[in-house]
Amino acid sequence: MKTRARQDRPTRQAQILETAARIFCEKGFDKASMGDISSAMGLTKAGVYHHIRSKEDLLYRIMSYGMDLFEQKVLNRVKDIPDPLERLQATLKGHVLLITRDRPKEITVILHESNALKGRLRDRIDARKRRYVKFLEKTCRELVKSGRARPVDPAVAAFALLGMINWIYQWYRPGGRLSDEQLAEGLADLLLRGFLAQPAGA
Amino acid sequence: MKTRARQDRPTRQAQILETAARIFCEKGFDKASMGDISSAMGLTKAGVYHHIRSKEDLLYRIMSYGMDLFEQKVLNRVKDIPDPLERLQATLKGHVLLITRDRPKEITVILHESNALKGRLRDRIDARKRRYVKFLEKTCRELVKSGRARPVDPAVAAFALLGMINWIYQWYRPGGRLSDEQLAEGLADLLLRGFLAQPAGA
DNA sequence: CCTATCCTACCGACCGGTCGGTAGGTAGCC
DNA sequence: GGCTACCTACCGACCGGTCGGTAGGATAGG
Repeated sequence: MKTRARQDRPTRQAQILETAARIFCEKGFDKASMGDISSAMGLTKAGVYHHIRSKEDLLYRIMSYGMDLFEQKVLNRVKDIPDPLERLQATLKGHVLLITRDRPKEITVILHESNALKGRLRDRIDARKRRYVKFLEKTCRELVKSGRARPVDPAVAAFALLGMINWIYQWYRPGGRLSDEQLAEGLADLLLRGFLAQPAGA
Repeated sequence: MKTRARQDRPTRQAQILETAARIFCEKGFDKASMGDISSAMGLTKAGVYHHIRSKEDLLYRIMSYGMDLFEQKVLNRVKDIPDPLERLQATLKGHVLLITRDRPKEITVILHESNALKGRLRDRIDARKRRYVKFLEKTCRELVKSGRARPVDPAVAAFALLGMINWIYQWYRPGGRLSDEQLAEGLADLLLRGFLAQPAGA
């Protein structure tokens, strides 16, 4: 029956996706072998290849799932907020908390192995990334136009924000001195209000 | 004579370092083979191995040279500036311009292949990176203490700055709409004064 | 209830190819 | 003669991927 097949097969597929994401994340795509993945699941290499097409296709599907996660948990929840300032704040906070709290291995893979994919598969991931950049730039532009932000170049603001966030996984460790909330608030505060004190006499 | 050896050998050594840095940068450390490097120089693999100890040692020396470059062209020129605000601004501008103008391949390798090194060699690179982070944190702390900056966590400020800068090479292309000067100024302005307009009545 | 048929999931063995690295020889300069 | 700089030829390990085969469960006919 179809319902049976939909209960069994996707389970194995999801297991492979999850295990591979973990191992790609730990060792890097190139250094991780298909043997590493199969033996981590208690299967043989051929057993894994029964479920997937190729190592590259496996990587693509991990990244694609990572983009699904991001869009579902961040982008789709904020993209229709009408006020650009509220929208920017919600995006920043949602994105930071996704990285610090959920820590999806798939997103780390996206950030670290973006060059491992070639051709069409890479184009498809890149297009989804670019969609997010355009969204950020549009939001920044609206915010400037509304007069509530200084005339900062929207591309510079968008990439500054992206850089801050995409760097987090390189240094932030949960359970440290900073909580994820503090980090999200701190970064939003820094980006929006800046580091310097307002000159008192202005 | 030693002076001879220091004139001839380092030349070949430097050629290898430079070629390897370029190829590691283009293809990534794992995907770049020693054969790629040797044939790019018109040598055989064994010819290259006459000059170096191992592929990993080669990577270490590239990264080490990248850190030399950074420290010589940025850190050492700003570390003794007494005023913390001037020091931070000079650091930010110097670091950004090093990335956008000089674009040293060795620095890209440092950012992209930091996990490829293991053990002692990795520790040595990490220690030099950490020295820079500590310098940034100290500068931020002094700036807060001087009263000219709002009480932002120095670690958050330091990593936000690092993230913004280390992300640049992923998207910035010289000759585009933004000049390197504009980018350096824009990022410094954004970090220090923030995105939002000052509320007029405050 | 039994048997023949089919299918999914999987395994052991193997392939062509590439990798980092090396042993041993040679050509030319001091 | 000795040293540096290189080359030819090669090694063992490992890679991504495939192939023939099979255990075991579902299905259908009798």
